[in-house]
Amino acid sequence: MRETEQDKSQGAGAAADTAVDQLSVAQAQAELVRLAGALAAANRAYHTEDAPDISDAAYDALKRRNAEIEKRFPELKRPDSPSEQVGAAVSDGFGKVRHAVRMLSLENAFDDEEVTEFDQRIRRFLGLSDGAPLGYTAEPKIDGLSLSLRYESGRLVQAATRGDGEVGENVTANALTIADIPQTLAGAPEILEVRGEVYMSHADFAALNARQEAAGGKTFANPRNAAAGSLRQLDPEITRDRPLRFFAYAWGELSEPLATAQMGAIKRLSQLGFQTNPLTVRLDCTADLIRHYEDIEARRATLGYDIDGVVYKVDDLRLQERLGFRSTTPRWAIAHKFPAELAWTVLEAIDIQVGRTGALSPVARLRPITVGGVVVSNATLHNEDYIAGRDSNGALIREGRDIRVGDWVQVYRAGDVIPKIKDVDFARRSAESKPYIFPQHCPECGSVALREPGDAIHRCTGGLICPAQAVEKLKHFVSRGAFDIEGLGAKQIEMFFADDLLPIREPADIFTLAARDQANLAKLSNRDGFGERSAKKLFAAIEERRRIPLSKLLFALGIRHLGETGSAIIATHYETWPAFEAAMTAAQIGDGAEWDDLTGIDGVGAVMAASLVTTMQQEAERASIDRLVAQLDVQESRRVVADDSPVAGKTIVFTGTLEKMSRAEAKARAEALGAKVAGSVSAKTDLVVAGPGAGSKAKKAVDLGIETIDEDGWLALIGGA
DNA sequence: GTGCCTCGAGTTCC
DNA sequence: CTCGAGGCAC
Repeated sequence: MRETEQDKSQGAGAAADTAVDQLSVAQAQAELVRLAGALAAANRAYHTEDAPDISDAAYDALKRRNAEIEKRFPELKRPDSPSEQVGAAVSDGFGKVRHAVRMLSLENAFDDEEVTEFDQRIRRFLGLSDGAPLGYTAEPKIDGLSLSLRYESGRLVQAATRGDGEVGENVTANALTIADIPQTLAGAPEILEVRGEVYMSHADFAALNARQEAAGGKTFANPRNAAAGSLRQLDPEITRDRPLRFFAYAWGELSEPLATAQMGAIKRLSQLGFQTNPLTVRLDCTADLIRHYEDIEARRATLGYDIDGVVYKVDDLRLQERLGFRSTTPRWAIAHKFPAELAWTVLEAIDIQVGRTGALSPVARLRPITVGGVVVSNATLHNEDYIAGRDSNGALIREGRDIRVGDWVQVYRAGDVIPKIKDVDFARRSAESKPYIFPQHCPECGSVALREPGDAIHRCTGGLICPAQAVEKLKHFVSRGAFDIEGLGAKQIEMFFADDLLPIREPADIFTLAARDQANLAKLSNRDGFGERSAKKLFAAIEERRRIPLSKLLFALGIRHLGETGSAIIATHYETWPAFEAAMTAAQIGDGAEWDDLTGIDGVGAVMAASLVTTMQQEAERASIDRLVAQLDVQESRRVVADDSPVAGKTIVFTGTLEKMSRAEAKARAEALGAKVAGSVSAKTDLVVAGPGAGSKAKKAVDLGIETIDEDGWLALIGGA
């Protein structure tokens, strides 16, 4: 398994165009290395910068070649094979599928008032009066897992889980074993993606658990987990044995429309052979929606399967189209959720955690209890006011009921996920209990913990000297979206931070690790949990990240108010580290050319600007950053200003809501293509890009006879550039 | 000034 | 996932 650098480059170069069945083992191996690198780079560009640097077709070609080589030389398949990992947080074992149309989530409503607001927001957006007719569909929200089924020429060709909405897991083989899912369709559109929910009925769940128990296998906590576990079996024959069902309720890519209304589309899906939920109805006003919700809630226990609310959708598909999407949810649908399950338990202690920005977060340690099918032992307490029973405005939310250690507290899972405390049983409180006193000092470093006026959060003022902040900052530094160093996650950071012989105390230390290991007798490769291989691998992974785009470096620094998006905006503005660094060094907060330049950037306000300048001018912090940058090869984020693009030299105005990119991003793209972006329409405007909800500006453009296009038209226009 | 809409930060469990 | 708050359009 030895290979020299020379073998590698020769192999890869010579092999790239060779037919797979003609490849030598060495060539195949070298090419797998090359493909893994290329695919990983493409994934990173696609996922974290939203700027794919190769076309989808080229990407697919790379993937296909990788798969072919792996198929012919299975013994060469790398543990980090790109065929098994695209994106992150998606488990191994299934191929990955990029959804042709993103699978979105739904906005939630927790009471009647929020449903009324939803209706009014839609009317406002569409310019409809309160009395104008506006129909909705209402259907139970099945508590299972969503699945997208792709049919081509009436044949099921692919089934994919939701994943992160963009990339899901390919579970086609398993979907083919589910009786409710037709394998062929008659009279369907050429391309049809049907979306719906895989679930398990109560009766089937009970029988399955009984069977599992009898066989000595593990039982499932609830039908949802059972459905999820069953669909994600590596062996489809196991899935076949599991009683899974499917309700269709939506669609993705279509070659032709299914109907003109949501209700009609559901009927069409039913006619094509899908199960659709019989409790789906069309209603004409919010009062009827709420009545239907109450009716379904009353029948909830008798349905025979779990539901967690009712989904309302605007019925008219043309209106759905006009309403469009926000970044992660459609404007035309909402999930009216049932009240969360509640459980009482004892609060045994309140601990304080210190975050990377120094925020002190109180955490409730609870006597473990099952809530909504999961055992909960921790819950966030947010801040001092929350413990005292006040909301962010200082208004009392649990009158006279502050939260104390030893109290019986009522726990629920917000959004069915995050455990929270809703209430305190005042009657069961012991006479000796005392109100919780929020610490005035950081529990980790002892520095004063300040709560700024108007702020809800205490922050440790220790900065770099606080070990908790330093560790959290380092964890952020190596996280996904930042340096993302393989083999150096949160756990390893904890270990290296505590290490005396080969410590990592600040980011720069990561990049001197290999050199220090060389000079040190206490080699990493002799440690527990580390062998020669893993140590070498870690050093190689670190080495790989010395070259880093400016945007990622900025994000990795963990400067307050500067997240992924802000970092990308700043990076494309200054383009290089020296330019950024010089501007930050010269800037004065609230004044001067550098300050005006910084705050003039679209998406950068005074708060973010001040945070940047303060950090870059703070002596200790700056020294640490300089030590880091000295170790790196920071790549510039140059704007490629094209002078031959279709919009070069033109003045463009964006109005209304942009759905496929943020405003700041659209502006940056336009400017990169040589266009000037203005805020208002005038005779000098050449082009107006109007999204849904566009008002006076779009009208003015029409009056002035200025060319107006929608977002898709805009993307088509710049797509070729 | 107000009212969205996004983004950032912090959080839990499997 | 949620909350708060920054930033921008109106």
